[in-house]
Amino acid sequence: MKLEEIAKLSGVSRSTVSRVVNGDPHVSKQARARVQSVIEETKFYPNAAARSLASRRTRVIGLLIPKAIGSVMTDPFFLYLVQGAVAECNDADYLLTLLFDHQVEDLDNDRIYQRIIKGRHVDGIVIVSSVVEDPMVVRLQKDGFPFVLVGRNPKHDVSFVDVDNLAASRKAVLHLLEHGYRRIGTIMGPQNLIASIDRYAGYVGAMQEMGLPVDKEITVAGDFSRRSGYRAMKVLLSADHRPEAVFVASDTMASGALQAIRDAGLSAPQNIAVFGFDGLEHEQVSQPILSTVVQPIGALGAEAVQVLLNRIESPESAPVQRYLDTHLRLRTSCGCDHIHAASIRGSPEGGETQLLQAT
Amino acid sequence: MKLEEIAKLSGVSRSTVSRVVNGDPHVSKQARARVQSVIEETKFYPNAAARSLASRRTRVIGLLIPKAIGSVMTDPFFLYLVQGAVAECNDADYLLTLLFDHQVEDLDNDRIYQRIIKGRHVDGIVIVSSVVEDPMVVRLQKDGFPFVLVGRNPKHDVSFVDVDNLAASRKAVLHLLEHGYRRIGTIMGPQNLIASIDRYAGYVGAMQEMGLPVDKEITVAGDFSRRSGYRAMKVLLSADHRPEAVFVASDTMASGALQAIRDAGLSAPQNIAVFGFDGLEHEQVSQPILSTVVQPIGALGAEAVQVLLNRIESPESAPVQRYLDTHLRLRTSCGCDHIHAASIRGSPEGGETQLLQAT
DNA sequence: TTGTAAGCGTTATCAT
DNA sequence: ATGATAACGCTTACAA
Repeated sequence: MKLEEIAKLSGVSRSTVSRVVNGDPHVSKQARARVQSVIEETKFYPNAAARSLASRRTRVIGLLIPKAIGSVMTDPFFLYLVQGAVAECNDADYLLTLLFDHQVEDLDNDRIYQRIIKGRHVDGIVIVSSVVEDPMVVRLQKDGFPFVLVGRNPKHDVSFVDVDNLAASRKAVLHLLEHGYRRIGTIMGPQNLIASIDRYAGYVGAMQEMGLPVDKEITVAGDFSRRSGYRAMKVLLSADHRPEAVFVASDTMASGALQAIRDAGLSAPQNIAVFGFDGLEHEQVSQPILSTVVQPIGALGAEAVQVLLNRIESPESAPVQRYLDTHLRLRTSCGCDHIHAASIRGSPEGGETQLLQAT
Repeated sequence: MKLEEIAKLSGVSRSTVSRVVNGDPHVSKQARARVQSVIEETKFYPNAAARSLASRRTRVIGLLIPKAIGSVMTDPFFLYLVQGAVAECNDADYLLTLLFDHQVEDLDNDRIYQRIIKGRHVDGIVIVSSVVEDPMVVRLQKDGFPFVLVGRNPKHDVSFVDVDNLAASRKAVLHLLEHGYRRIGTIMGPQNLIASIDRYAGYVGAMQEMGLPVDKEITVAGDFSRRSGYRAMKVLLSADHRPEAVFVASDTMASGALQAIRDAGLSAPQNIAVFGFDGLEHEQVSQPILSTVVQPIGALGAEAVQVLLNRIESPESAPVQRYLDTHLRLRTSCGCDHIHAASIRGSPEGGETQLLQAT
């Protein structure tokens, strides 16, 4: 079934059918009605390839997962991000296709790149989790291909959406400091990710503002996996002088960290307080409930798509850089007695706002 | 840059260039060499839309994640499956695009379906985790569109790749029985998934073979999430007569279950043995190490793609149904002293083979 | 082995 | 508002 036949059946020209299909307003009520009913009956649907060829638009965008963060893909963070992006795509009548930077060798990477980008399989791409040095970014920019990063990239003047990781982390650590903890350690994310670097900088900033030392002995890097959080916490617990509190760069790692604490026969926050980052509510499995920096993950995905769609419309426009808000969710793992705080203020989230403003 | 220009630059016709690009052997050495060098220089890459339009092939296949198992997407199982599928696609020079059954309403679902399938965005699709009643399956079959399921579907005569969930689960439970446990409970997966049903059937089968009762009080359903495993185990632990061992339908749920055991001040396998399903090695975080049914997840993804590609070649061929092997990985959570067993036999996996054959 | 020419199913540009 | 008609960039008989 093709346009031509629909045209014949409804007694109009191909062009008119095309107009109806594409929602062009310059069609008479009658013509539109007739064409639409024929389309319904015949269950016609326009051929994507022909459309793309003629319009030079695929209406497909890619979501690129750098293989550098392969392990991260099991992080629920990723799922929420994808879901946000997909929802936004649906609204815009775009398709979202997941691209894996399968980069076995550079050559292979190249083949994929050529195929997808040069072959015009997609109109633009969203790159998840920008790393410090990303050859893909350089290349896309050189080729003038529309793209947007989830996560800022200070080295290039490109479009991105992000949260202020530094400020958010600083607030989280300041909160721990308000609790009276002085010896605070941190479990960082992979050091090639800008988000990790920023979160660490926020931690360092808060400590220094209070005139406290940053002790390398209680600074450990993980890779955002639960296992790495577990191992990192083991290291921290065996430090000569164990930290009173730990700021962890992701909830998933914090989950592993909490388990390490339990396994050591200790408990949070009594023996050691823990603060996470992400705000993955559904993944909470048991006590203590994790206090964490909440970032709007789904919204990040959706915004990234929006920005990308704009860039596709006007490729020459200046890069867009957008920051979304975060807030602290104070529960039990940092030492806050959430139930208590909530009952005082009448709303479960009340305490958090107060404290947030105080920092 | 298009075919035409390459043709001009290398002094041949468009057809010859096309032949070179597509690896057609009917091209002289010289012509091929010349064309290839021009392609290199100009960094030409054929336009995907034009190609699809002319060849009626997109060289893209879709991987459909039913929204019914949305939560499952954070399960590492899923990542490994996707990775296997992507690798296979790369080899075949196909692209893999992730499709989300965003089905807010049926209408919406329909729009996506039309767009992707009827619009010929993909040549075929792999459907992950078949559910008992899947309207998508019925529809694809009716439309004669190539597809393959990951997970058997007894209600329709369709192509699929799977493991023998029933037999594998039966073996796992028989192993628990060999340990001497008699009161064995189970944490099932979602009951609309065929894999869950089969695994439960395997559990029931093993129990009945030994003349043991299946007590509903120690049979709890989860949803494959870690949290659900945690909650399910809490229920089991509070049963009037607590089980001595539990067969859990996924490693991720088993991880939650182990945590529930620890939180209750108990430990596995001393107070209660646990057996998982999947074989997610990298996700192991602490003691006890989970004993589990290992299924070749990546291979399932790769096989599914292979089968699909065959069906795309010959759509009229009879459905292909392929089963991959599983085996038990015996560690500490079921009561096996793995270290000991390994040192006796000289290889870490030795004990497992022995025991597997014994069952 | 190579070239010619006819599509592939749309969109887009003009007239009308 | 509608309809011809020319692209869009490639594949694929068929002819040579």
